[in-house]
Amino acid sequence: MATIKDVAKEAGVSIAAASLALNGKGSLSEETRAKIIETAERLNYKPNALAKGLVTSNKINTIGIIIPKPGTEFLPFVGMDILGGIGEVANEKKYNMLLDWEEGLGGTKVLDLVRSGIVRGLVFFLPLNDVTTFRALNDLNFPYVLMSRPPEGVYCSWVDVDNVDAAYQATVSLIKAGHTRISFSSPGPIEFLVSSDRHSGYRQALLSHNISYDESYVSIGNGDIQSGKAAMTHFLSLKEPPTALIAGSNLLAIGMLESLKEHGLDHRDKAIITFDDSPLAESYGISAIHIPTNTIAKESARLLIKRIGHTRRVEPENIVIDAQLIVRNTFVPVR
Amino acid sequence: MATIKDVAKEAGVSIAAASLALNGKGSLSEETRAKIIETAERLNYKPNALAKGLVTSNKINTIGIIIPKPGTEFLPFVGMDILGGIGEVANEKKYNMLLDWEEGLGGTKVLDLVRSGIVRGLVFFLPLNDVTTFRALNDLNFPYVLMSRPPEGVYCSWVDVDNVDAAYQATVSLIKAGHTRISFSSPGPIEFLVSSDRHSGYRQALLSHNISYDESYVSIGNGDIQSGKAAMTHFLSLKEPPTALIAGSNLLAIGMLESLKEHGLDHRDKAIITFDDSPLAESYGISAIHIPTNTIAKESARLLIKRIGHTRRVEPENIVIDAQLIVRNTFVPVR
DNA sequence: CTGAAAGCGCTTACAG
DNA sequence: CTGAAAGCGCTTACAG
Repeated sequence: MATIKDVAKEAGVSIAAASLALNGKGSLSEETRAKIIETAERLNYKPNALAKGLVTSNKINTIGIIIPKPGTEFLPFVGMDILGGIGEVANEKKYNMLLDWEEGLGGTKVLDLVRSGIVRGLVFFLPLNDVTTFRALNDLNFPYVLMSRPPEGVYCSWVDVDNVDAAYQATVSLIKAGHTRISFSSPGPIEFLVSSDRHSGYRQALLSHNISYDESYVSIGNGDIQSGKAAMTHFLSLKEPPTALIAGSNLLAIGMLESLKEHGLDHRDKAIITFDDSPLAESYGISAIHIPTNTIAKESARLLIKRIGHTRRVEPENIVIDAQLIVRNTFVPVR
Repeated sequence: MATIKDVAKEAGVSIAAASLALNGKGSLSEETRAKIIETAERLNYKPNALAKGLVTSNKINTIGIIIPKPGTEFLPFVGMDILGGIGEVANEKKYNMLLDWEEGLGGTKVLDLVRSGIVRGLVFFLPLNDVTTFRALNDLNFPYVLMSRPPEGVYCSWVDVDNVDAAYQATVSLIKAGHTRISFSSPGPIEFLVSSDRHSGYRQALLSHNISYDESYVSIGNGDIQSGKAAMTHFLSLKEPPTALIAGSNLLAIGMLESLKEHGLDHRDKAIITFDDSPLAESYGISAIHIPTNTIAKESARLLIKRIGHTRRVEPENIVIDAQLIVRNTFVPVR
């Protein structure tokens, strides 16, 4: 394969001139520059990225994408959506995408990758909750962006959806449809950040519409179908059951629907909105809060590349993206 | 970050000695070697992959994975499955994974990637039917493997499922269950390689069990739900309708099921087997031929890495993987 | 058993 | 406006 030496020789100039011309730098005569570029194209010359990277930043123009190991979580749709989003930005900015994941807890693959000089920055999806890795990256002043809020004690750049607002919007839409008895089911302890934000948005919506917050309308489970059934059974047993339900996960919502059926009711009897939108929610026709993963991915990539461009240490930045309510046939105005 | 120079100085040896020790080459005293390795660990030394790559193969230990642009085809599940499979092998062999796709027809990103020296080999999934790219790779003697049969006129290594055998097995299983009137619906012209192989397996199974091949039991559509309905309606109108049906796509099978319902029948009345297995087939409970994408991915990666190891030109290799019939509630013995 | 030197392909001050 | 030289971090013959 042609090297810059070949191009220089063929064009009858020095290697330095060739380099300058091909990078659009220095002050060469238009004539020489044109000749060099023409020669490079004719020889199918493409600069060796390794040599270039070695001499400039000591790194190659690559962003590393760290995801959970495929098959360990339910993320195929989200996963491809994210890769597509990051790829779009990466292509535009002439970066390559390197894909990787830790094999287990406490793995050092991410740090090894950084030390080896292959990547100029990292985007993390569903971070390993391994705070050490992030701390080490901070110490190295190495650019990275999380596609979610960071774990406790980590100060860094991130892009995430506004969960408070999402829950607020969902609740308000139910209130506007005439509901006043609205339940909230969390797939895990309210203390978890995501749940806590959503719960808070739910509560704010109620209060700002003068609806009193009622603990019996809040259920906490573990996010599976069984939990959804249990929640619905509990709510139906109340003297004044909720007329609308917010489910913290798709499986919760599906469990609720099934429980409705078992009680001789169906989706026309209760309004249900679920986090998050997914093909599952879609196929069940459940109204859902759509998390724009593709947008989050793109913004993360843009933010990362911007940070890579900075030579000095800069303060972390955060971007909050709006979620969007998708109304399907489980959204019923109160009768 | 520590370089080999730092390690050498700290350990009080020459750079060459350090390199030798860290790569387990040369003949150093056990003592020196141990001291060097200990020092490297203490300094968190990790060789700069670019410098190493530049001086050895002119390339970095990375395999490129070329997929269709995310979002353009229905492949999230398959896509993540493949990335997981390739990643498993890559990790094991200490290779990085670079992900990329062409933006449009006639793109040159793949070739540019190769010329830039970032990847040592490529795995293609659903190849762009851009024969030029493969020809160019062949000219460069650059290692690559297709995760499917190659397009006409391309001589290369590939890993794929045995479609003839898959259709044969599916048909035989129906025959063994007592069916003799078995239909075959193709999602596209029989001339297409995949369809042709499957049709051929179907036909062979019939013949080898002394069932005559009947053209009226074969339908050709375009693979969507509408086609499935049309096929079923046609088959039901026959004087002797088939008792078992092989559908060339999930949507075809779903269309068939819906048509059955419209005719007042259901899945207990006809045996249906579809290509390929997918969450869609699973959620509809349709018996399906499972294509082991994960295995194909792993075998492709292994084959590629093996080829990367060869310095001389070697003949392409092909690996054929068996498919597997998954029996669900649309598989009914004839009554 | 170990060190000095050349070189991988590039870029970038520095002279002229 | 252009060329000679140094250097990025590593490996690998080649001397000693």
